[in-house]
Amino acid sequence: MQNLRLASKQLLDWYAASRRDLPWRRTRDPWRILVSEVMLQQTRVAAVIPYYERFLQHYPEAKDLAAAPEQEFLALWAGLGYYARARNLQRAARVIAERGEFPVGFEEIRDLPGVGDYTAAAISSICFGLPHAVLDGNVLRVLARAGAEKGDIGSSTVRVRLREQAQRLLDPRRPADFNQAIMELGATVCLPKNPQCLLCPWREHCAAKTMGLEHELPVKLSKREPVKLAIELLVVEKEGRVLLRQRGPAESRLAGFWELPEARDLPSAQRGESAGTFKHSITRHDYTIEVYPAAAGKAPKGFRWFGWEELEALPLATMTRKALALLPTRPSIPVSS
DNA sequence: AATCCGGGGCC
DNA sequence: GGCCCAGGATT
Repeated sequence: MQNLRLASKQLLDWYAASRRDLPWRRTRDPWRILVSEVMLQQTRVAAVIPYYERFLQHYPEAKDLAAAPEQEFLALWAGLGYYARARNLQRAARVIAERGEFPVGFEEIRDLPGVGDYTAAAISSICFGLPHAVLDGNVLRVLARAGAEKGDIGSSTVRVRLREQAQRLLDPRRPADFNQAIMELGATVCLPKNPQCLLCPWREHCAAKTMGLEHELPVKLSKREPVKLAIELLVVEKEGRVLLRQRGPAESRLAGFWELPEARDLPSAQRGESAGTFKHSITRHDYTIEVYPAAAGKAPKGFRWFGWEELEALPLATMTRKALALLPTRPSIPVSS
């Protein structure tokens, strides 16, 4: 990659011809871009689109989310994962609403809760034309291949190198297009497993391609053993209602979400015959879940009865949605809302 | 620097 | 069935 100017232009030309029409590419409203970028953190475009549309229908401006009850926006986020993002987004919305306007500089944007280096660079370039290069999973992969970087892209030294390269490549006159172009290249052409090199605007000067290393790079180390766990969930019914417990606000995951009780939490419940099993993975935990219909006397502390029609407006853990979907005679609860 | 946080789609 | 995704916060 000798001629950075040429490479940058080739990328921008390719992007102009190949860019996907995505909902957040039809606006430069920083609030909408913030919502999209937070949802896109570690989450694929296809998964985000329906959530993005629905979320912004409810909260078209920062002040709308700022005033929303937690259970309401969590229910709108349920199924998307990484729920701390939603809480941080509300905190950010409150900062913005209180200021009266969206912060304009990179540092001020970076200071918003839930906004790190990537998101601050994305917003400041896309909405305000500031020349900050983004460094996400796509950019790491594209640049590691283009420069035949053989170090682990998880290591900080390699990331610093690639960040500098991204910043050198960035066309300061068109930071918004450049950032989106290089991410688009990673998302649609420079794929992790089967890079589509024939379609790549950088095919002529990609070092990995030249060396025949496009399938070996980037190098990504450090994977850890998944933990296998078995869980027994109870569907306790009484007079057409089901028993749920709410996770505490201080719990590390799924705080504030409602879920079915585990058998070990209700030792006194009378259990029926198993309704079936399913698997569910969260981060490094692989659960095998067996579901039992059950009956119990009264709701223990921390539990509440819910009518089936109430569940839709509730932040329900996906594991609970899957378990409820297993039951034959129930009104269907959408597994992926 | 390491670890945790969800969930799903794709090869 | 493993891998990866428009990462960030916490320790």
